[in-house]
Amino acid sequence: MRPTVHDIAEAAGVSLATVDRVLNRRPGVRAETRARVEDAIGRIGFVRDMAAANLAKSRIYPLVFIIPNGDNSFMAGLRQEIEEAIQRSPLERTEIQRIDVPAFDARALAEALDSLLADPPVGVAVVAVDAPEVHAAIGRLREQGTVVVTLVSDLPGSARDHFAGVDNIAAGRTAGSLMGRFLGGRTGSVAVIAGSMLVGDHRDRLTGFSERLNEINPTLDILPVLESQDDPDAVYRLISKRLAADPEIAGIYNLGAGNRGLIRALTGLRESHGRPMVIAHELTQHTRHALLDDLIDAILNQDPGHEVRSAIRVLKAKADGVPVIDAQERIRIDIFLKDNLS
Amino acid sequence: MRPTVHDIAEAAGVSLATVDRVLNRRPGVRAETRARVEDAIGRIGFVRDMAAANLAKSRIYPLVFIIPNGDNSFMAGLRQEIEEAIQRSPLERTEIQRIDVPAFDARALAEALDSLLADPPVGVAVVAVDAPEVHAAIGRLREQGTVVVTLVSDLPGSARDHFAGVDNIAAGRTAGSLMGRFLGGRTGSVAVIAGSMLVGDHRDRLTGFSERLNEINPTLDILPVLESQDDPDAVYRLISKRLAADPEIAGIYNLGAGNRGLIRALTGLRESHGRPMVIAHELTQHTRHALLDDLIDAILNQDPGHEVRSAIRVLKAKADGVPVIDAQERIRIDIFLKDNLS
DNA sequence: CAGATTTTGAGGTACGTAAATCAGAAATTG
DNA sequence: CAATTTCTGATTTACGTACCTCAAAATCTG
Repeated sequence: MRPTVHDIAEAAGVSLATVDRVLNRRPGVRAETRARVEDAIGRIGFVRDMAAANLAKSRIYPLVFIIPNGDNSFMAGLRQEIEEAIQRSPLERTEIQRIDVPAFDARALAEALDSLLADPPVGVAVVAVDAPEVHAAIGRLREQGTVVVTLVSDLPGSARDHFAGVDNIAAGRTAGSLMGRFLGGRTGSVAVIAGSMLVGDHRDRLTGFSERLNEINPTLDILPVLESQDDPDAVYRLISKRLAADPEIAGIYNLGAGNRGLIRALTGLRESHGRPMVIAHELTQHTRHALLDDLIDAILNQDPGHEVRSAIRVLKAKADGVPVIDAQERIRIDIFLKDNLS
Repeated sequence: MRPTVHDIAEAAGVSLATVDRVLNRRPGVRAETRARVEDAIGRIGFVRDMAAANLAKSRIYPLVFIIPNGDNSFMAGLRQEIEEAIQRSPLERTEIQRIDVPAFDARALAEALDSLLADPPVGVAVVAVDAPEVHAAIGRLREQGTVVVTLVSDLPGSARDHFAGVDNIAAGRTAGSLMGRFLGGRTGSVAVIAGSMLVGDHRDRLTGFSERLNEINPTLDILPVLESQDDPDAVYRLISKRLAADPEIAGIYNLGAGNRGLIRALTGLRESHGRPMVIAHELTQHTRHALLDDLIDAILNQDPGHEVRSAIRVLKAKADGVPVIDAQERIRIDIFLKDNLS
């Protein structure tokens, strides 16, 4: 049988109350006694039964997720995962609230963050927008004692406790690697579409992509970035125009959202002549079909389910002052071809 | 506040004892009363607090993992993950025992399985070897009421309850896809190394690889499979010989273990002329370095940590008669390039 | 060394569920 | 309708931890 608090008490020759004081960092224990108890804990290998502890505490963790309300599939997937986490709430002793804010709107986001100050939750997960007012709002929450993690989109240099998302420079490099290798020694130009160059993630992806592609095949010509605001229709217009201007385009990399527009543009192309190599981000029902239909060659993905669950784990751990196992919380960059669609 | 058993009792107008009888499928409840209680459960949205339930039951799940004792890095990684699960045991109410058996030895494996019959654990996870005696031994365990999941290597057609591993045909197809695309329109021959064609997984990978590579580039010539018994030295010898015989070889696919031998053979090659395209399985410290050193182009991976944790979840769930969420337990085929090493 | 203060002990209740006992009510049987 | 069987209620204990109170002991102060 695994040791309990009673065993600690016996091993240390103290009472249960003292053990409890030590375990829960309550005052009123001499340093010497504390050491004796801690020694006993180590000796008999006691591990607190979190289930029982949570039961006794009937602790719940009020958490808030703030995400942009754009209608792109990735955010829809993220929203879905948050909803599922809300369903699981009673089992995980969390109480999760989801707040939607307009996309790319730093002001609205900062206001949403500040609205939490009145009744601050234990933790907040937020899809960050890179702006001073957001920095400041996060700082205010942190000062209140609220744990803040950025989700999907980071805010380096801010007071956030953790980032639950991928390394976007590495993601860009991975895309560049695939593009370079898939195109082999071919020459020609490569089109790149982003949501907005004002978003840190998108800048990072572009940086990584350009660097890596240039390493592998310097003869490829990376065209100036097209900005879509993550709007499928804009993606469609921009890509169609580009393809019309240069039908011999060798590759397309969409590092932002709006893949539906990309797919639409490619579908039209298909019948006429061979299509360019296409790499995009985020596995959704649309990109999944496009992969299977040979309209897209590779999809880079970050699993929103992992991100949400990781964010929750980290928020709870940091709230309890428990260390986070970084390796476990690292979000991977998944590569999907039509053959390994999970 | 979330509803408790007391709330069910009140809502259904019955006593706590009756609710308990219904919840835990104990006899002595009229169908009509049972229905009333179940209706109330649904109506008020009761979800059993598993933490409290386990606490009350003080249930522990005795589990056994049986794995081959080969010294290749993948199995070492698997062993490591099992050890970590053993460390976590007290927290997860499991009691895990690890049994090592000689690799590729059906007789020894069957004996190990049969040895459990005396004091059968709740669940067994086993890296299967495809042989009639293993089928039979698994059947006997199942009849005893023990849950059996195959790990890494499946035994289709046997009585196992679940398989915690990847779809190896899809893994082979993914490798074929990458090889075909990375080689572009090039012609030449592709060498394939396997551990043993007697192992189902390896046969599956070869099937998928050949199919897919042939679809993409039929001019590539897939050479007859080399069998290494997953021994690094054998891999080194076989590959070196093959490379000496045909220095113009376009690609190498190692679908088995023994990557250390492959890497050694490639290191020698490096200085002389360009090396072939290389794809292998399982991310280990060796293959990781080889990726970073540009000795290997892509690694397909199955995460042993995921497999072990999934196996434990499934064993516990099946032991409790709780349904398993298949989507959650699907083990992905990860693709790693040097750029997305997690 | 008296008095104040800090430290420790003993014991209880609570969390939500499981599991048991025993008595009483209802339904079924002959 | 009495005897039996089946079903249901009321109550209790237990799981391991948290947290509270009150009293007793030890230590520190001047």
